[in-house]
Amino acid sequence: MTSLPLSQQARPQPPGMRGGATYLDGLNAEQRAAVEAMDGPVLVLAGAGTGKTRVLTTRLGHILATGRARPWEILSVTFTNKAAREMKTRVGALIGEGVEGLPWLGTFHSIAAQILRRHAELVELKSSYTILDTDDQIRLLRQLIQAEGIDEKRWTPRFLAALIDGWKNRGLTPDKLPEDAKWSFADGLGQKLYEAYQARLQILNACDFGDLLLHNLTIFQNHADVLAEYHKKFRYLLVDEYQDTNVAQYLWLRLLARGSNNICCVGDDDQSIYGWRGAEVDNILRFEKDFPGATVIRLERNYRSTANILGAASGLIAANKARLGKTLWTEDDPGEQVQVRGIWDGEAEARFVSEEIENWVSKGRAYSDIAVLVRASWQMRAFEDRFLMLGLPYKVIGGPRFFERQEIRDAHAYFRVVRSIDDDLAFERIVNTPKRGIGQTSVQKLIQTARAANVSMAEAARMIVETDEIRGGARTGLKTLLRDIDRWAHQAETMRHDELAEIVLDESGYTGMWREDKSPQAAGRLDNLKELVRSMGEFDTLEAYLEHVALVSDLDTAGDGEEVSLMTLHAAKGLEFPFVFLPGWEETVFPSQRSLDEGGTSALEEERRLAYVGLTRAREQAVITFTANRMIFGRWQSVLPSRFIDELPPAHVEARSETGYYDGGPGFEGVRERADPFNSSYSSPGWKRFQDAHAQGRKGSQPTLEGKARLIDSGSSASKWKPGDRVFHDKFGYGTVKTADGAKLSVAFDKAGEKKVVDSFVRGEA
DNA sequence: GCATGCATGATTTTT
DNA sequence: TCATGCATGC
Repeated sequence: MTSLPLSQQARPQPPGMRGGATYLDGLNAEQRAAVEAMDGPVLVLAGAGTGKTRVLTTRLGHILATGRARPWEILSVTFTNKAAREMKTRVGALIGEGVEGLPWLGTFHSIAAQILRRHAELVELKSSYTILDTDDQIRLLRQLIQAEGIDEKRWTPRFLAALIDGWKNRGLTPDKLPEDAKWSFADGLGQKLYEAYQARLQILNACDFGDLLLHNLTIFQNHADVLAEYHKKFRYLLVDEYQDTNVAQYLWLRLLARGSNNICCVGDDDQSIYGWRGAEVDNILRFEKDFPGATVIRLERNYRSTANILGAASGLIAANKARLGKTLWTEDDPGEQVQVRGIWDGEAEARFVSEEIENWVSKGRAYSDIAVLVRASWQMRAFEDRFLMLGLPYKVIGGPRFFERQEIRDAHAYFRVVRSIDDDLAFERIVNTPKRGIGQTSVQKLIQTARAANVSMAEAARMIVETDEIRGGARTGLKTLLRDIDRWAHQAETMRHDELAEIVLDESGYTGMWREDKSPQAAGRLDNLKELVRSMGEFDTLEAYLEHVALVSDLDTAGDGEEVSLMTLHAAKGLEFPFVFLPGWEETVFPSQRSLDEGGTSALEEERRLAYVGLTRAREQAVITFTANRMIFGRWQSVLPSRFIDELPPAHVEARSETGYYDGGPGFEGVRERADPFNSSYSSPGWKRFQDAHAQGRKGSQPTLEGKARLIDSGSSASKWKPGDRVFHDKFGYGTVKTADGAKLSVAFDKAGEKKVVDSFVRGEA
């Protein structure tokens, strides 16, 4: 660790600042060092809740206030629009004036898009290029795969999209693909398809998200003069969430930083949770090598959570090997221990959480103080069901996004076609929506004709409607559509874009289609379309609007109202709540099956970081729950408590069973052997205690010892039950045993149907 | 060309 | 469970 240069020497005060830099007051020594380390590369390792955003914004303000750079000479990049917005607001408050003058504060993608617009011709694009969404991307790839005669089911467009995305994230243009990468799709056709895809994008004057950065790289690498221009321009670089950068973003930063060498990256390796999206934790781990002479500053004083929460989180993350290592500390009260609860199943878990919520609220706390953080969105359902039933106010954060909804994309496609009739992807999307009698075969014909004549689909359609190649309804439908588009395009020259939007949606029959739709979602879709037209009015031009929606996904703001927040752990990064529920801490759920199957230790460590992120969201109290049974993909499964529960340091944890029996013990200690509960002796202390308590707590005469013994003995294939036995199960009721394999029973329940259950959860009928 | 019914497979998502 | 995509039959 490098020393902390606590520069205390007097510096020239900028004009207009009264009585010194008051904005530095209240920063601790490390924070202040991070703000004042001005020259050369700086890495700020900011643990959860250590005032990262404050440091970032103060530093920005400091650079401006000391006159080291003017607003347009600072490049500040974030990952989310939300983070960019927050920085703008906070810097504005700090320097006491509007921040309109910070043109280079934004997300990686929006800044890369700006740069690309200025130099598009250097990568054979026009500056009016469009940004494709994933939907367009996949449809384009599907066409290319079909053209190659590849089996679409074996090699899906989605898979290819993910591959190409991954290559782009690593800064790989088609010509730079390594040998093995070429073979990762359709027996060596990967590279060819990637090339074909890029060629198509160029013809369409479009690029995808990955291209925004990749094209920037190409421009910088091939045009030293352009890069030099940006070197001259950017005197300071600020990077937020550096642990989430991918290789392309890292290369981009490195190229830009070569000018001033004043790059300051802020991040936390322990909060790197986007590896599956191409983020390289390695970037932050390697910072000192990449930027020689770097100052590294650790922010370890936490201002958010109680000592118990911090202790639990720190103990957990200590199990990771690939980390720089920080020790968070606080002067706060120890507070309550982290609660760990074992619960029967997912429904009971939702019930428990809702009861606890009502409990806190009845003690005068607000719903908005509370968050429920899940690993995967399917887990939200149980909570939503429960909350709806109770009328408990809640809000899902992050869910399905406004701009990704079908009706919004369809509407956008109409606007794009009106703006430019040669936008094939948009044209294909709306050509038969609503239904105009133009089916698959007609669309295929259009594509083929277009390809053969080397014209756009709309152009091909114009040719074809004059011939007999398309008959009847399809022909008139197509004719009408072409005529309509021409008319709208004409109107666009004189009309406000939001006004025209309404006309287009109406005259095309698109709104009519949803009005006649009887499905329960139709009304909501119409509302969304209305909202869409309204939000378009906030932009001066259609172009400005489309650029905005391509790069911004969150129309809704995080809930400030009187509601419980429900979201995934990923969506929770950067947020904090007094009370946090962390349900579903079970093997195969969290850590997820996928991470267990595929990614090896690095994927597991990422899951652990996710757990760490979850815990460190809590200010006062964290409650972790796990169940014994969970419905996954519509099937009941017995599940084991997550290994992360065993990794929590006992001193900071209070563990209790569902039925309220205190186990009184020091929590769930010890390293557990990985085991299958059905086929081997499984002996997690935590699991056993849960079992014991559960057996005791249950009504009926099931002896505790027996339940315990059977669990431990379940390696033998002997079972208490045999086919034909009648049993009772707390959840499923009465049933008849079909098969018995060790502790694993298959039971045909009278009401619930055939289920697989562990024998310790059933008892005799009598 | 389109509606319907069945098989299939999935989980995190900053832009 | 649920959304998607296929084959089938009109």
